Amino acid sequence: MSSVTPTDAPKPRLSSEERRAQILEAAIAVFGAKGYVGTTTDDIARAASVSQPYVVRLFGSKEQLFLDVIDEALGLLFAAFDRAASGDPELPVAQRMGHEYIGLLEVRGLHQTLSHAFLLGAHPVIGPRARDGFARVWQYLRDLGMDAERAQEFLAQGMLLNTLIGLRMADDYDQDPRITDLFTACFPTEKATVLRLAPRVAEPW
Amino acid sequence: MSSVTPTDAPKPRLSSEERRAQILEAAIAVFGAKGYVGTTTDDIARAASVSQPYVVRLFGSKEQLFLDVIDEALGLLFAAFDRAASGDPELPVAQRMGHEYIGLLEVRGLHQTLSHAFLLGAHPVIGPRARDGFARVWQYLRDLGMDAERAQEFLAQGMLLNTLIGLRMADDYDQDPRITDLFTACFPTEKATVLRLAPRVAEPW
DNA sequence: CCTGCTTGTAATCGAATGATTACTCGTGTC
DNA sequence: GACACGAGTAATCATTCGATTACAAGCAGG
Repeated sequence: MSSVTPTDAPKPRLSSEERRAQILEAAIAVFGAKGYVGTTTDDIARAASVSQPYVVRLFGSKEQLFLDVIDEALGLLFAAFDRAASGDPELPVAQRMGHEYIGLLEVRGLHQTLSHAFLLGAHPVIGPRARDGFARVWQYLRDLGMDAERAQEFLAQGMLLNTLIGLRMADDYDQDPRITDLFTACFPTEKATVLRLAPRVAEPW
Repeated sequence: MSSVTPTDAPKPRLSSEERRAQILEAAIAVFGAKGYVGTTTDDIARAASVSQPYVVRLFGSKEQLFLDVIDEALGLLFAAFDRAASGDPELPVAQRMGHEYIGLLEVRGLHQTLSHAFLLGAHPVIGPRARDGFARVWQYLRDLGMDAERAQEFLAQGMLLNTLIGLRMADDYDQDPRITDLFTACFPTEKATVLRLAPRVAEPW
């Protein structure tokens, strides 16, 4: 036998940039599942396979990490919107944007992390950042040429999707006829995609 | 002088039922502002002018208190929906329900508390209750005779209102032209009501 | 009046958590 | 091959928080 321990982690050293990216991805997932206050820096550290002090040292504080997480999530959101904006001109722009927004479910925890940020308006540091982030989303839609009514409708649909994801509604999809009805109404064309991408199983945190 | 201390609180004794109601009201406000994990039982105790151990004893645990808070909030929500259902038959039902839902802003923290609950889907105890609560709202709308598309649209608008309230967007209403535009689009008829009732000033918690 | 029940609090405890300190280890460079 | 620097961690600390315990105070009934 080559080693006593069955999995002798080789522990590759990474650049701090690579580690930051790893931790940000893990943090979006964990913050999304447990919220800002409910997530510990150790939760994130274990999800990213580093030590807890290292998370704090790389980002300065848990609060700063959350601010960086918001920036990262918004960056991914605007990137998706950019893809939609330059998509098939035959389809209505709102439909393309909705499709890309649902595709962002591949980024585990993104919608929930944004929802958590949007609920922290009373927080002295996070609140102003969250408000500005939401206002930037609004401005993006308007600059794209959407009229106010269409932009408002698009945001409302997005917030409903966020709610259903945050509720983990997909967990009970085929066990509760009310939820089946609800999903059919909310996702007439993309239901299969949502059910496939929605976080379902309990996280190991 | 009648007393050395300027405000000698008479400290009236109340029945446990009255105290429970007081604490539930305070808890909706504080949970709404700071979330489930971010709120301490002492926050709620001080907001209700009782001691922290008494809050725990009356409700058993913080988790049980939050479950009772969800029940209370949903009870107020369904009561408002009932009022709307038996309102002026000349107006469309969705409009009456929306009006009542905005009127619930008088209950400080209600929308935000429900939003927080709806984001705790991954919580082993709160998650199932939150899912059931949302499904009951859906069923209520459907039983009222709303078709699936209308019910979905109503929920989406409600979730957007919740988000704007949670963000404390009204704080920046007249300081940010993007937010002015956003509010005008979201509340074509009820903007003044929302701005008047939305929680604005920083809570003393 | 006293006795038993309910309302309510002060004191305190143990566990959890964000942050700090003091290290170790590996790697490229002169 | 020393050495300086960046990656990474173990140990630990001070605080905070939910919960428990023990106790005080009001009030109704006999």
